[in-house]
Amino acid sequence: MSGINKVILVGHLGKDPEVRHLEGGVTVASFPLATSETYNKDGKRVEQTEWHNIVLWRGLAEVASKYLQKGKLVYIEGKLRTRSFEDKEKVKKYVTEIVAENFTMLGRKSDFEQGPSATPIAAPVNDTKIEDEFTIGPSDENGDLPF
Amino acid sequence: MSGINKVILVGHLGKDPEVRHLEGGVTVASFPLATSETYNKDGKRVEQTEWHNIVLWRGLAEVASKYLQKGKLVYIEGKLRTRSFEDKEKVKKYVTEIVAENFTMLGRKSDFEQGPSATPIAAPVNDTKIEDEFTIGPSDENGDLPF
Amino acid sequence: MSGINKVILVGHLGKDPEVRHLEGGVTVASFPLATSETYNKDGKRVEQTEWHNIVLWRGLAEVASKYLQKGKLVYIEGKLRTRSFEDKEKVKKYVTEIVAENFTMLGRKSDFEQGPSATPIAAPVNDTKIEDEFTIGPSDENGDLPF
Amino acid sequence: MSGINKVILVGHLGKDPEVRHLEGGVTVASFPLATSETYNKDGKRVEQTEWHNIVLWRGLAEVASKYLQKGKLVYIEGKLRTRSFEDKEKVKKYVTEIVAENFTMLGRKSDFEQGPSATPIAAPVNDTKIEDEFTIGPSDENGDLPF
DNA sequence: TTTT
DNA sequence: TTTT
Repeated sequence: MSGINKVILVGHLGKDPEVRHLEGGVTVASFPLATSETYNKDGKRVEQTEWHNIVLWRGLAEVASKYLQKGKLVYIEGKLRTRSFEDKEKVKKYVTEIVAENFTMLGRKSDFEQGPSATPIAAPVNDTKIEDEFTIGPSDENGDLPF
Repeated sequence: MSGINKVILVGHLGKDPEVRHLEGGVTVASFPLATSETYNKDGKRVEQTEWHNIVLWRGLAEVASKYLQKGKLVYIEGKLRTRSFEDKEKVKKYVTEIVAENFTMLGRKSDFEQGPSATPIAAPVNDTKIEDEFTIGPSDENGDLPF
Repeated sequence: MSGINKVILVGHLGKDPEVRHLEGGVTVASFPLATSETYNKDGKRVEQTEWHNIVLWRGLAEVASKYLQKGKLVYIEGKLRTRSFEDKEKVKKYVTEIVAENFTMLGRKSDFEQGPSATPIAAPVNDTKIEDEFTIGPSDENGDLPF
Repeated sequence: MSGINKVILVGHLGKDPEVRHLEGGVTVASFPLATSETYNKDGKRVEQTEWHNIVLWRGLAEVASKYLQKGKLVYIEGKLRTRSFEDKEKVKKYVTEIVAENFTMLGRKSDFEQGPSATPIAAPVNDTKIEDEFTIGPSDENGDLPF
């Protein structure tokens, strides 16, 4: 009871979001996010990258699929969730994901433009902080998504 | 580069911290932490508990082993780290942990007392917010800990 | 553009929430919250308390007025906002507040019970994490509240 | 006792850091930071900017004065502190500041370069997440700084 | 006083 | 698999 489960990340997308439409019309998006830190080891600069599995549901998934692409810098707030699933060999495995609750695009204006011609996108997304206003029930979340 | 990887948890310890002393005198402590949330599903109150693997290093591990016990309510701040290891059957597995950077004990005064006689512990720990002032190198962190 | 303004507090209410109903039916609640930290100064334990002005709007204000009382331990998430106002002598003053976005009650079960007889309250509030699902426009927030 | 007082900001510096050296060799730096959010009001895009007073002590102040400049995008973590001081007319006033505990520079590579010729700076600061490893006593913090 |  |  009465717990807090909060994750705050700033990092770059490793891939474009992968969007899936579940039965019932529910949209799910997911992508890997890299957060790197650098430190000194014996006088040499070492970079260590951590990869996070980001999952977004419903309205947030729709917006993410529209505005987030591989390489973009993004602030993500969400919660940790560890799921079990069976792999192809029927072995039970666990994966820990960050279920996003909102996100904000960071970075330069050029980062909010798309394509080779750098044409500004139609919608104003410069401050895409989207609150996930949908109630996310476990029935949705526990679906056997083959991520 | 330039990423943020931050986790904030408030929850109860599922077990007493398990302390290990690595070669080189490095101390590591770990314990499971539960964060629960309740929500309404079809008019019924449902509680969903998430379990987190908490890992603490060096000085922070020492303090944790001293003051944290099963059942205690604690605020933990740290970062996500996913590690791979081989299980007994030599199968490669992954586990995501929260490497604690500091913690604060929450809850009632009685929670800061130990044992059946409820004698106050010697040190004043009512506000144990400990900053991990040690530099945690990856050489330590990547050690093959058999958690 | 593209900023993050987030505050996370765990502390005790200094007073019961003060509730006000603005013209238009909008509810606002406010209370002082204390966060204390202790540290060693010349071998002596010193406690330093910081007081925060918490403001809650609409639905969140209603729930707060119902479940939060002086002395309760609470987790609050919100954003910083500095407001100017004129005091009785028409001097312009500034005050910085935390506009709450959600809160969770922490602490013992007995903390969720009310009154001298400690009768449990009707609604299950053990895990009152309330998302402020209302759109808070500046027209509301900039109202000249005589806090 | 046992509180949490945490602020997380991502925003742009409104001015270059102002550095001061106190008696005793303690360095303090301060600057205003803007966090903006945009929202829709009657179909029109409105931007609302919040200004924060950031204060950094000792080692963190030194690094900030070296690497942060007006306009830079930065992630800042710290705590709230409200101070009282007397203005020129001997009127007691209050100001709320964010005492930084660490920061990370965000944004493009060009943001980590200085001057009109865009020559890269000498030190590797791409991932300047600096932990304030100094113990910040209130004796320092309560100094009557004429910010 | 920043940025888009 | 990102970014610098």
